[in-house]
Amino acid sequence: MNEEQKPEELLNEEGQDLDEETLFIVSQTFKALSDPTRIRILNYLCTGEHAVNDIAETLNLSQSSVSHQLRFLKNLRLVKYRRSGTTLYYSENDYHVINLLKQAIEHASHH
Amino acid sequence: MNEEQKPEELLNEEGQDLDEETLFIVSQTFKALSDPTRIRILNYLCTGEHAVNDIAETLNLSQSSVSHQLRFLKNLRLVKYRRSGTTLYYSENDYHVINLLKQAIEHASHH
DNA sequence: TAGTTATATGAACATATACTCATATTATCA
DNA sequence: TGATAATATGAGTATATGTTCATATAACTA
Repeated sequence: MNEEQKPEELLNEEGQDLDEETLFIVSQTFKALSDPTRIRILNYLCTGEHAVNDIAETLNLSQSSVSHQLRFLKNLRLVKYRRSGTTLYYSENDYHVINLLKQAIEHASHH
Repeated sequence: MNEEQKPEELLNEEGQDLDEETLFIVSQTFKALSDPTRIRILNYLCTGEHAVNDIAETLNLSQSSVSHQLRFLKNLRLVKYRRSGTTLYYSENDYHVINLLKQAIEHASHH
């Protein structure tokens, strides 16, 4: 037998391979979806593109808070924006993640 | 027009309804999936039921850390356990959440 | 009952997170 | 250019989170 050795990759029969980068991406993705404010923002963006102030007013959040969270989501490329004058219109940018969110909402709303 | 009024429920055209309880459940669910340790544990449990020490040794984690995280997951009913003597065999308990995890892993592993 | 094994738990600590407040930046317009 | 509107950003703060360490609990066994 080999000495105790810690391989970078853990392979399971049924479970998928989980290398460190995949683990990081998955955890970051779910972290983005783990905050009520970000969930509400993403859910709102499902209805189309919206300006920052629009989001803030509609969801009753401060402009600063929305902007901070949008930066978070933009860093993960979960949202994108289009500029029109001084207004930035944000919209969703990752169909797969939005799909995860919709599944969870659909599932949870049957509580 | 009505005075500014904040309804408990926000309905969107495309986006689902997001009452406060649904929002809470969804955020808690994703929070469970947002930590690398919990992800690894859940992914490992995809291969079948496992004792706490088994999980700790396989994933190179402390017994205490695993136990704490299993309590977290158990509180959310994401895992269950079966007792055999002094050994507790944990296994997954929410197919839907495991499904979300597998989708995310599958998606992320193509980075 | 005493000892052993497996697991759970609470306290303490370091870090991460989400918000507010004040201010900076960017683009537009008079 | 100066004023305004929309958004971004940094500092500060309160809370949440994940881990370790030490110890408690629970079940089995001699």
